[in-house]
Amino acid sequence: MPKEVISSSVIKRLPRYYRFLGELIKQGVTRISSRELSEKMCSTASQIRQDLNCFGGFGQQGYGYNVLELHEEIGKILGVDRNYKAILIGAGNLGKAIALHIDFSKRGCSLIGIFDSNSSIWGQDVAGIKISPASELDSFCLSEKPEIAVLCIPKQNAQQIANRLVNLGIKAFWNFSHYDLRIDYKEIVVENVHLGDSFLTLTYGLTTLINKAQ
Amino acid sequence: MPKEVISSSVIKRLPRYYRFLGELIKQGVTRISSRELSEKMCSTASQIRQDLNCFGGFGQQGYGYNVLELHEEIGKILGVDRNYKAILIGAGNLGKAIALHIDFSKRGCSLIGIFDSNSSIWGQDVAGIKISPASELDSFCLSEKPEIAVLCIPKQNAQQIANRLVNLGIKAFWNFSHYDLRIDYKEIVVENVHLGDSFLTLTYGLTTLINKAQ
DNA sequence: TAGATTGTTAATCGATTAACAATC
DNA sequence: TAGATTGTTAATCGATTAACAATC
Repeated sequence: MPKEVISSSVIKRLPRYYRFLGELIKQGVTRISSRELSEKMCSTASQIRQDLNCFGGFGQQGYGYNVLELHEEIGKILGVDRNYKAILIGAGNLGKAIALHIDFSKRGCSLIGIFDSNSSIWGQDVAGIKISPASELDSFCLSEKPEIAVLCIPKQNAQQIANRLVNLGIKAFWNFSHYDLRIDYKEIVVENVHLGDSFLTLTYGLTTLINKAQ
Repeated sequence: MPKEVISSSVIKRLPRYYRFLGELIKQGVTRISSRELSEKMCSTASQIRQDLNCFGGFGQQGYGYNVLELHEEIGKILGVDRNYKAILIGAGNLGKAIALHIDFSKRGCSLIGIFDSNSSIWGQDVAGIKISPASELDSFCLSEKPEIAVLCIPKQNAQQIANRLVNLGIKAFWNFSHYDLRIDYKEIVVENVHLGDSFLTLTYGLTTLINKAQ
């Protein structure tokens, strides 16, 4: 009985299920019960069954889950069988690293363009793509119609560029700028990544640890 | 009435408060009420007051919060007034980008060493630090005593290197390898960053959007 | 069939929101 | 003092866990 709206708690766990199931496939595991999977993932069997049943009954009573089948089903839910087109804006250190480090093709997406306003790096090759002037964004988007934009730009420019990209048809933003992107247009998806915040979560833990030890 | 243990929901919001308060300081704002702050952050006044009161009463009835003071208090809680020492393991694209992109000094930390097993990049300068052979890790840690390790290494090596680092006195891991680090030793803090998972959360949203539109 | 394990409902737990007395 | 806004308790909401009938 698939639900209408899925809570973000569940959604954030899906990629992790997908990752672990991928590992199990590599290891040659063909079936797994929710209990076994929960032990590997430091989760609970109940939670896994609840999560999966948001999308449908992928298991079989008395047997468990077929690993290959479940992996594929979750992949479909996440959209890795799509062929989205992504562009990357801002080819500084982080932008280049993302372009080279993330295997977009494994995740239902092709990176088809990289843009920067800094003329000194135009033409440079990153992940097989030449860095283009930001001024070419409009014509590129109008002809290639990418759905996803990866933003690796300074926070001052983020909101302005994002608004421009929405008008060019971008539907999803993976935002690495140190700015909480807010899109007032509906029907736009935003994933803000704050690496600095993540680091501070770590130092909080460390600080707490040290305070406790004293 | 500060609490003993703070829920991770609260902790994960602290860096965001810290960031927004930093922005307010830049803008010259000296005081703010929980209601005003909640509007800027797309949060609720109740949640902000609850969160802050986990750590103490930083506000004043009838007045609100002193922005500078609150920023500093949250900074202390997060540990930005400390002087932690961090090392980075794995100076590939992502490792280099993290070294260059994250302002560790703003976050109570100095990056003091970069290590890689690839001899062809030894001696290269990244963020003012020369890349050292991974074989020098032991002697370096024993003399410099860093507390934090940033792992930008392939997943196959992650667990092994992490265990080694724990024995060398590392207390906190910022882990970018595509692997869920599990430390069996107690009193070790781990922050796993899964950029691939974050991207899949985005494609989930996009896929749902497109399915709905049809 | 008997055993195992799911799908699903019910119970519990925790987090968020609302309300208000305390107080600046 | 009166108005504003906190700190904190109570109410609500949602997420997780437990339990178990359904069923492979």
